[in-house]
Amino acid sequence: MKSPEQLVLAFREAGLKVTPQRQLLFRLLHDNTAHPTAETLYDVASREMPGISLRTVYQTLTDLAAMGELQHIDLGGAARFDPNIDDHHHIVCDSCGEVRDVYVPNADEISVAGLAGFSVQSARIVFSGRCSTCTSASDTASVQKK
Amino acid sequence: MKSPEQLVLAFREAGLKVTPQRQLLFRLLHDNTAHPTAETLYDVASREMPGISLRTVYQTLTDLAAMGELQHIDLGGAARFDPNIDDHHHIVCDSCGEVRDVYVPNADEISVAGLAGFSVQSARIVFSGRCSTCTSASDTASVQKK
DNA sequence: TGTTAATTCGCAAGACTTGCAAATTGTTGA
DNA sequence: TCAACAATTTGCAAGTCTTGCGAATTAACA
Repeated sequence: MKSPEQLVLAFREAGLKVTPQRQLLFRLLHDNTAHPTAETLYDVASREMPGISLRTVYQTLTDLAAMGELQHIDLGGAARFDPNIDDHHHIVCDSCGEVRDVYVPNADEISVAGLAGFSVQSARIVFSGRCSTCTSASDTASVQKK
Repeated sequence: MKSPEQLVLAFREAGLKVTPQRQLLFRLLHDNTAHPTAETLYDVASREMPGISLRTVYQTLTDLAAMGELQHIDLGGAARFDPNIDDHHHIVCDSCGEVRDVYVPNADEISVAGLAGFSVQSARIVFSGRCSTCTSASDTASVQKK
């Protein structure tokens, strides 16, 4: 995703207004690797700007995604948003729900059987497993479910 | 998925009742490669058994999935159910929404970068593309969106 | 500074799924 | 075959996540 400053320009260039709410979200998303949900962003944004509405968060997220600056990720449950728009994939911790970006070399070369007539355009891979925190935690204590 | 007859036995063995509703669903799901949603199954089932409730369809689908006889697939939107419980993946037609099973040899050997400390347990791959029908259809006419 | 179109915001509503409770029914053992 | 009991079916309410809508507000540009 572009930097907050670049996004300001990009939005104006696209005929979109640059509001304080949007600028705040630009900042909150910048370098954000947490794969937040709209609700999560709303909570964080609210601390800095009480009164901002969840509706606006959704709106801006949608705008950013439409501009290709943000990736909309569906892993079941609430949608997550990823400012990393490189060609990458995700791994989800079965235990705590953490999501991390992973890179799969030659993902577009994965061989497939069973698609007579189907032309493949892209692939989305979601790995499941245990993050390091949960792996060590499960040795000693119980782990919370997402 | 087991055959309807085998499912009858499996359900009783698990202490679950074999009702007409369930038997109907067993049949509707058997060899079903359409990846239906609960709603779709409900519609079809309703023709044969007016009065069956959507709630019961969800219930039975959940039971079957819990027994490992059915795969619950989340591709965004309504959940889809797949009686094919082999280790396989899916491809979705961007145009008509059709879902087809695909097999990915050595899917568990896909190399991944960026998961320090994360232990991978499984991978779910969803391909996107165009089915043969939509590919040829787009030559002549417009195509409907899902 | 005024004009105008875009945005914000709150609420309603839509899509999908699950919880709940009352009535019903499959199953088992006598 | 029948009674007893637990599982199931149903309809409805409610929950989660997201979007539509309209009135009031505001950024952007001349």
